[in-house]
Amino acid sequence: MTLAEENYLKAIYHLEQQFKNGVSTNALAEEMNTKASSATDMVKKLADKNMLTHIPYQGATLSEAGRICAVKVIRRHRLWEVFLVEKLNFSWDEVHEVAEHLEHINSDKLVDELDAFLGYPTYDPHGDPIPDKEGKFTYIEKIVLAKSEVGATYKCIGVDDTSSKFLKYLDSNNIGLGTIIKVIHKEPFDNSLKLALGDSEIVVSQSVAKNLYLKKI
Amino acid sequence: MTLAEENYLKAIYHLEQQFKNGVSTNALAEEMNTKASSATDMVKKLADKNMLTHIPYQGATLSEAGRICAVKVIRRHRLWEVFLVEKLNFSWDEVHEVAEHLEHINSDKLVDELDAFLGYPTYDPHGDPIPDKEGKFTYIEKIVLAKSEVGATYKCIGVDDTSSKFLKYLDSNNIGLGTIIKVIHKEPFDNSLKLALGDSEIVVSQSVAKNLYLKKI
DNA sequence: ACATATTTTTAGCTTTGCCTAAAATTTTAA
DNA sequence: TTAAAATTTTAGGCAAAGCTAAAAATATGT
Ligand SMILES: [Mn+2]
Ligand SMILES: [Mn+2]
Ligand SMILES: [Mn+2]
Ligand SMILES: [Mn+2]
Repeated sequence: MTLAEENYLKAIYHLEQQFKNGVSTNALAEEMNTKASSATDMVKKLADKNMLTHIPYQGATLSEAGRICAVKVIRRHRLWEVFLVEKLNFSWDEVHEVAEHLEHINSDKLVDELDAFLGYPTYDPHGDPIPDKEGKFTYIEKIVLAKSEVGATYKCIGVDDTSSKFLKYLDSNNIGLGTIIKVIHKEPFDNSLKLALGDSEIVVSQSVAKNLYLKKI
Repeated sequence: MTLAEENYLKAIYHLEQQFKNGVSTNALAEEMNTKASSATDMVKKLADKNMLTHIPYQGATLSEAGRICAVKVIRRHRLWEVFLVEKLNFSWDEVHEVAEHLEHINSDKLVDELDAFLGYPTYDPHGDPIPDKEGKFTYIEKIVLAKSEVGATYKCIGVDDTSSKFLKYLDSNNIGLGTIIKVIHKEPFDNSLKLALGDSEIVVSQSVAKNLYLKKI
């Protein structure tokens, strides 16, 4: 698999969670920051290689081989993200870009030794699960903050948006993985939320609330 | 710099040690495992980018910018080789191939944090010096085994050939960096050498002797 | 139902980095 | 000094991965 092919497979894999009956050309092009015609070209190539099935005008669906390849790339990406944070003093908003490159280095020994060196981590710095050598994820139930209950207490376990902008916003509000959050009030007007973090209170907008994952405690 | 450009710059840098007055197209093509016409194409492109000067039919010479770029790639390569050996249980004959990929990930933070994480190593697993952040090498005098004196004692400090085949040969004869070697006899017929390693004696051919670097002790 | 809008594909071009074959230049050696 | 040999460059192509513009197919709204 070339670098471009791996990136497309990963994108299709992620989009399949959202578009269950085939990933559309436009959605794929947008995810890849390319044009629809480029997405069509690549989808055809990946179909030729039996990494996915493509019904023209209908969308693409990963084959088992395609899924395996995508999961391998995701495993590498997330392991490197852990490495960068745990060993090289990167913050969670700095790792993604570098991991986008590291994820394409395809050496089983490298990845498996890295996994062992890191102590077989199961989650990356953004709370995303890391598939094991066999491609198995440890799935955990997560609730999005926007759908939380007023009065309940939660632990922050993940983010949806992993952009540097959003992560820095969270940093500046002292929200990170493991942070305990109590929902104080939900404002019906704009769906903003008042949260208690330890002894301080903050207000977050709906767009923040839609990107933060929690576990009830 | 693209991946291909970086690899050419590195190759030219290495060849310049040997061909002081300009690297020839043929030598470059051979080093890069491409054809002379491809080397010409790339040399022209790198000349356009002011990474080197090229006199047609005469050869290529790195500019200061080209040298800096090449040294950066070499720094990354050698730091990753140290990482693989020290942290991920790679042996010295396994690291080169993976490092060929890792060396192209261009992030100052990544490289400098890796350097710090490894404790600012000055030599890679093959005894080659690692340039620092400013591109400075710590140069050490080395003697090739083929030119050693009979009766003298040396420490092994490097290898010229870093192929897996040669390194595995050294492993199987218990020769590694730091090994103490006494030269017992030089056979005039084929220039083979009898060496004392601790309490055992071995005979090595001239081609081995030309690829092992020593320091007199 | 049908015209319009949207999505997807096709056609044709570009750039990068490689190739082969032919032409140009330099080197070597008679 | 020249002819042959070796080296280097040029010319012309190819495949990957992108693009724009046009054509084809599908979806939508009245
Ligand atoms: Mn990431
Ligand atoms: Mn992540
Ligand atoms: Mn190496
Ligand atoms: Mn090395």
